[in-house]
This record gives sequence, structure tokens and C-alpha cells, in this order.
Amino acid sequence: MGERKEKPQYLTLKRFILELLRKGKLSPHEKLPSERDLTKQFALNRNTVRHALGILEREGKIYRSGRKGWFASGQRLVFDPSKEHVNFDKLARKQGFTPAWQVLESGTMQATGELQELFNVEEGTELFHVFETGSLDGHQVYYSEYFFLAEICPGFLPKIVSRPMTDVLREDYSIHLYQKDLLIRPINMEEETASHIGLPTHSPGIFFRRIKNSQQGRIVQVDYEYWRADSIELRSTFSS
Amino acid sequence: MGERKEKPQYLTLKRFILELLRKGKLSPHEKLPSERDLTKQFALNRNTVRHALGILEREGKIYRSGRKGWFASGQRLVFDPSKEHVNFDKLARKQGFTPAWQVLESGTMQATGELQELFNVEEGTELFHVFETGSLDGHQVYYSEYFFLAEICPGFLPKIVSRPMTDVLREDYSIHLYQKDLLIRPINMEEETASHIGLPTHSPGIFFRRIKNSQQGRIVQVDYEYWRADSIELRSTFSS
DNA sequence: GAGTGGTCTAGACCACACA
DNA sequence: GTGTGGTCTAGACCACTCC
Repeated sequence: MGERKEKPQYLTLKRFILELLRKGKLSPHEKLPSERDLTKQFALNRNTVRHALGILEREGKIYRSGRKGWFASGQRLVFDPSKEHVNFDKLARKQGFTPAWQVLESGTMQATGELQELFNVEEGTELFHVFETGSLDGHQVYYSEYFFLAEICPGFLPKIVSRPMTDVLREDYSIHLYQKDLLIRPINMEEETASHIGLPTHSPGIFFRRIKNSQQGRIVQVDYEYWRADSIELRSTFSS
Repeated sequence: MGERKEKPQYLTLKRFILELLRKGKLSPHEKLPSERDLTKQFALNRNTVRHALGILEREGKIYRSGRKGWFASGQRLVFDPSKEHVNFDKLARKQGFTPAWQVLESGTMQATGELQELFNVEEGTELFHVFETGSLDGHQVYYSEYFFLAEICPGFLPKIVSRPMTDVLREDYSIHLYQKDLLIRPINMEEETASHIGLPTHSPGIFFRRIKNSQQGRIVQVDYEYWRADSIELRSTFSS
């Protein structure tokens, strides 16, 4: 009657791993024992082990990398969605990370569909596109697709390989970006997105769609960003 | 060599259900076929069926309710995290929902631990606490725990059963709340939290911690809110 | 009582990673 | 080649819901 219910066994494993993390016996980015090792240690079936690991993954405590295994999550990059200016490089350095990014592809294209609507331009208007990945301390954390109005920044593309995009726009074109619209959605990473960051399909992620104005109020940039969910923390501080 | 890889079978089921949703053959809040029905229809094992359903759940397309089954998600409440004022009742009505809330428990307590730190008051300072759930169109979507500085609003608790909390503070105490700090985190709902909203453990959720000032700049309220992840959409629009 | 979702076992085969 | 995670099967028992 008043008996305590049996706790599910996956909770035992989950708590064990949380303890390892709490006590520092698993350092950030350290690999966990293999799933089969855990089945032996806890006399559990591999399905049950994977159930426990999946829960920890969705809580952001651990993450998977490729097919290489499960790893303890690192420190989160704190990100303020209420700020109108966003500069990954500066933000990360301020928080003690070593950020890096790599352009995977860039070029010109013509506006159609959603992009045409968002930019509010005629179909066929020329856009620059940039696909890149970014990392913190050597660990890949995001994949993004940026789109710019080509006419406002001729010769833009070669410059961004080595300099932060916001710096190039400010210094070379006197364009200051202001975030106008921000959409945030927790997602499962689709195969293609995940593969760019070296993650397995269905890794938990956070998606951002940003629409940015120039100081003249014109929409000049649209970003789609896909972040590893455990790599960031969303926190707004209001100054008023 | 150039052969297409076999698609995983759970993807077949996943896409089938997405099609049902897209075509409107599953209306919002309509129950899906039982897991065992789906195993028969698709000649799949129940584990595989549950895998597919879990992915759809984490994408916010479907949700579970109690042990009653899986349901198609409804329309999302659009929520702007950059706004300093938040009023669930008004926000929901403006978007065509019929909101409701229910106070589960309320009373007085003394500040300790994190609450004492957040309020920045002496240990033992009297606080009001209110635990409540909220629903949209009859479907429970959040559970929250509010804490107030008791001294600024004597006689507060009986009033909030029937009136929105922000209205009571404004009309009866001339207190206007300003969001000062906002923390957003995707979570798995823990057993206790989930049970308040009639959800099973590990339902995907979004957690908010809000710290609110009065117009005098004093911290007067701290909220912890747990939302069903599929019930809201985060979107900021900047007016500048 | 029949059916539901939640938990769990004991296997299996595959593609891929690493040594 | 050995071990890894990803996918999948064929069962089982339980607590709970609904009729």
C-alpha cells in the first residue's frame, strides 16, 4: 500500500552518470564508457542503456559526436536573444572560449520563395550566400546559412574567410546590422544539418532564424543557424 | 556503388504521420492510432514505432497526454522573449486562444537558497508562493511556480484565484512588473513537473526563469515556468 | 476485462571508426 | 579486425485507462 514504487532501471544509470559529471569524474568533452561497457557494469540491456543516454542527451548533459561515442558536455556559450547586435567571435572570446569558423561554401544566387519574401525584394534579386560552421575550443557547435543583399556589399565574399562578417560589413561598407526578427525553435537535427557539424541525425539542436536590418532600416541579411543544443544557454538581461 | 542506401524504417512511419498532419487527416489534438495498431499497419516492431513517435514528439509535431496516447499538436502560442511585460491571459486571447489557469497551491514561505539570492534579501524574508497550471482551449500547457515579496502586496493571495496576477498587482497595488532577467532552457519534464500538467515523464518542455522588477527597480517577483515544448513558439520582433 | 503506453530483455545485422 | 553506435525484431510484464 504505502510501498515505494520500484524506480525504473534507466534512472539508476542516469543518476550514476550525473554523479560522475557532478563530481568531475567526467571532464567536459571526455568520452563516456561505450554502451556495451555500460550494459555489463549495470547488468542492463543495451536498449535500456541507450534510453538513459538519450535522456541525458536531451537534458544537455552529454552529446554524441559522429559515430564515435558519447561525451560529457562542455561549458555553454551564454547568448542573449534580446540583444540586437550579435557577434559570435567577440561574444565567445568575452566568455573565455576560443572561437573559430570555417566557410564551407559561398557564392551568389537569386532570391526566391521564403528568402524573397523575407527580404521583401523582387524575385531574382541577387543575393550572396555563405554556409559555414563554427566551433568553440575546437568543438563544432553550429552550422549556419547566411544570405545578404548583394547590391549593398559588392566584393564581399572573399573578405569573410578570415574576418568576422560583422566586422567586414562595418569596416568596409559602413553597414551596421540590427536584429529585426528572431525565431527560436528547439529541433532535432536533420541528417544534412547534423552532418555539417559532425553530429549524428536527431541530435538535439536549437534553430535560430534572424532577420537583420541595416541602420537605414532595410532588410539586408537573413541567417539560419543550427546550434548543438547543449552548447548554448539562452539568457536575456534587460537594462531598463 | 552509387546505390541509394536503404532508408531506416522509422523514417517511413515518421513521414507517413507527417503527411497525415500536413493533409489535415489528423486534426490538432486528435488521437493517433495506438502504438500496436501502427506496428500492424507498418509491419514494424513496437520499439521502432516508438522511436519514430519520439522523434515527432521532439520536433513538436505530436505530444503525449498521460497514459492515454499520442495526439497531434495544436497551434502554438507565439511568445516574445524580448518583451518586458508578459501577460498570459492577454497574450493568449490576442492570438485567438481561450486561456485558463488554476491555482494549485499558494501560501507564505521564507526566502532561502536560490530564492534568497535572486531576491537579494535577508534569509527568512517573507515570500508568497503560488503554484499554478495554465491551459489553452482546454489543453494544459504550463506549470509555474511564482514567488513574490510579501511586504509589497499584503492580502495578495486570495485575489489571484480569479484575476490575472499582473492585473491584481497593477490595479490593487500600483505595481508594474518589468522583466529584468530571463533564462530559457529546453528540458525534459521531470516526473513531478510533468504530472502537474498531465504529461508523462520526459515530455519535451521549455523552462523559463523570469526575474521581475517593480517600476522602482526592486526585484519583486521570481517565476519558474515549465511549458509543453510544442505549445509555444519563441519569436522576437524588435521595433527599432 | 481489454487495451493502452512505460519499461525491459536478449538477441541480431549493419556501416563506420580506429588501430 | 575489433569495437562502436544505429537500426531492428520478437517477445515480456506492469500500471493505468476506459468501457
